[in-house]
Amino acid sequence: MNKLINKKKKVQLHRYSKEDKVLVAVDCIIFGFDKKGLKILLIKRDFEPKKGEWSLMGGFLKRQETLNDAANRVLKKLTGLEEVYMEQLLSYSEIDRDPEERTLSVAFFALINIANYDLKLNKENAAQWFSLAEAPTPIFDHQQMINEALVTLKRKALSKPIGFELLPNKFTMRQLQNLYESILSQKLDKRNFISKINALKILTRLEEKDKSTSKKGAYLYQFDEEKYHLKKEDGFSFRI
Amino acid sequence: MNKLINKKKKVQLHRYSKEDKVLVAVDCIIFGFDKKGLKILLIKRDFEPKKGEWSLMGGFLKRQETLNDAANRVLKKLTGLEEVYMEQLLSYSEIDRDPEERTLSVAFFALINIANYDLKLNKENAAQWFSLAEAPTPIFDHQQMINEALVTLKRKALSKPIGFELLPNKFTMRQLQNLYESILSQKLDKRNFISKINALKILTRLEEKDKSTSKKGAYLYQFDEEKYHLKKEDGFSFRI
DNA sequence: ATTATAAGTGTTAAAATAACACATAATTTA
DNA sequence: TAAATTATGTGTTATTTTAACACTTATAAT
Repeated sequence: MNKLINKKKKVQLHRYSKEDKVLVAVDCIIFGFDKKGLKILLIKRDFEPKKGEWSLMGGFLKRQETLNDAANRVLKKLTGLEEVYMEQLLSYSEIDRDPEERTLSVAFFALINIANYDLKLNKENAAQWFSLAEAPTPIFDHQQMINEALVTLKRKALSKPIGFELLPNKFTMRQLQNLYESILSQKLDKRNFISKINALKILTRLEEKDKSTSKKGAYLYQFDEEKYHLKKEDGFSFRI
Repeated sequence: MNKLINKKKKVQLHRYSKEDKVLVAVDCIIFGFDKKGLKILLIKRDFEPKKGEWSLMGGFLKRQETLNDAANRVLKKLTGLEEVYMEQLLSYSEIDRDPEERTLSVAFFALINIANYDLKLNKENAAQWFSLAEAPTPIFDHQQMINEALVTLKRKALSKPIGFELLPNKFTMRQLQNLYESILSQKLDKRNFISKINALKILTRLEEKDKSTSKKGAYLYQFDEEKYHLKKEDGFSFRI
């Protein structure tokens, strides 16, 4: 009888107790954009296994945080940035993907305005921006994560105004076009691109000009979030 | 000295040992399609917590299986089916999403040909097909999973030939159109739909007719996987 | 004053999409 | 056996969207 009660109590307190638990990590694919194109941020790993090799920025999920919390924590540690655009991607679960121990990893992608990124953190974290073509092959299944993140980035950038996350608050049409060309890996026609963007009516043209790349100067634009949300409520959908 | 060696050894064997581990589950959003439209399969839960309430079919990830393995195992248990179209969706990680214990759940969606589904399993598993409008509200965050799966289903069905997974091997144009109308929740023009499908040139029209819904009879078609793959290699992309 | 450079701007042809209606085959009913 | 019923099958046209394409302008540098 005593035994029975004990057993019952145990079952109620730990109904899932015979199930396996695993380590869960998050890995962030951090995209940035500058004059030379789309970049990703990798860190040189400072612990075993694979110490000294390039890796996505990652960390383990703690018992008292959600995956989003964990990804934001990791991102803040590396970039100092908070409230960054971030989105969950797929989870990776091959048994031996981390040779040290069975670890499930949930990939996230983040879009940051590279100008806000504090370069002094590069030294602290042994981090470095790489253009996609020149990036070294990272550890584990991180290359696969990056490849799949790129597919998602292309798709999303065409259907949501997330590209602006990668640009400074004020930008020229040419910068925006370069960004899209970089994300899509294809040249776009200048006139067609501009008419398409203008047709969306979600940018504000400022009087201010950017003279950094031309003598004539190019108008600066801003993404008008309010306009966008109003239009969206009205059934409008962003599409490039 | 002895201590030091011990410590070092411990660190090497369990480098991640101070990290938290969590229970990981998979939950399957199982879509089917019949004359009355798109359906999902829910089960009446036979254990606590939330015993007796409706739920997605799920199970815990075991130490020696990948997420895909786990999802396939769960799906086979419920439907008897193997080699079903399945795709990983997002992971859900709110701390208290399962009141019993902190559990991270990875959602999957599966598309099955409802005719292959053995109805006797309904009794065994206390499972039931529900049209989307009539489905009861399931436990935990399962409704959110279903909603997000539906968004993905809509998107994917427009850009990949996954709709055929929901149909019998031979189907009529009307069935295909009903399927798409059901997935997209909108009426489509019959003539435009058929010309669009025909333009893809990935179906074979059989001589056989289906007379179950008309006196005249309707031609049966088959999805030609080989044709599709050849075209795809040629740069063709499916789009409805 | 000339040159050099990136910015800014519209038109037109082609392709894709959306709107639309009647004849046909075969069973059922009168 | 003629008429009615019902889902199938089929093309054309207007509209919208996309793609292709080239010259002028403003300004700094020479």
